[in-house]
Amino acid sequence: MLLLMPRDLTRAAHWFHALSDETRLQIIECLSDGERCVCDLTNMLATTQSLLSFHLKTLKEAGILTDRREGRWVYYSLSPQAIEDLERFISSLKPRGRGSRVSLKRCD
Amino acid sequence: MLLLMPRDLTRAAHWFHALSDETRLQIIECLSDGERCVCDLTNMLATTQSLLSFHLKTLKEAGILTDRREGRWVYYSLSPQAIEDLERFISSLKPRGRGSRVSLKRCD
DNA sequence: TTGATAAATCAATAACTGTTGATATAATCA
DNA sequence: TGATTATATCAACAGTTATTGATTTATCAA
Repeated sequence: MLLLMPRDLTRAAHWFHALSDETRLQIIECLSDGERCVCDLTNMLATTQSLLSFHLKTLKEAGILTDRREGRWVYYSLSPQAIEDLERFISSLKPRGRGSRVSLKRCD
Repeated sequence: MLLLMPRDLTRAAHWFHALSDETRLQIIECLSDGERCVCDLTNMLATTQSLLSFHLKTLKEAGILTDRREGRWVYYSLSPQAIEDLERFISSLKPRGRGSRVSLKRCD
């Protein structure tokens, strides 16, 4: 079995929930070009300001985005660390050990 | 910007939704050792049979699991293709192009 | 056939999430 | 100061998802 602690799974579940919305994935696509202020994103994506704010908050709370204020503007950007962690987590899910039906290891 | 079509984002959102539940992540962890029948999973995980069945269906419909019946037992296993697709998608989200604030490319 | 076991489905409900429109906060400028 | 712009928050509602317990289907064995 994996060596992940329960909290890792909890964290991963939060990541995936944050990524489970198409608008939020669009936000991430936009941000993969670099940081953007909210007003740019509002123009780019077909949402209202308050809804965008909600989605940004969801992504930020999952640790996928970071923000910084500069005067009147707030800039959001992707957390490279989060994406790396995600990649690593997904890799860890890959099927391993072809002999599972022989060894019959227990999950718990 | 990425070259993903809207449907790809839709598909990805479905994947992530399927992965956004801790019990389902536990199922996947179990299956990363190889295929398992439902009754094994019922013993391994602290859920009821009907709830497990619901979660398995959710993962299967997202294309993450496949199943096959053998007599009275149904064996579930991870779809290696799905995990690869997921990895590739996550990689595509990585921040690129540091000069974003110079080029100011549009998202849409 | 009957009985037992494995798994899926169904109906009802609880819990959660996304969406909307209105309001609040924060920074800037005249 | 007051007006303006950018963003966040709030309350309410709609739609979706998770959970439970009961029922059903499928397979096998006696």
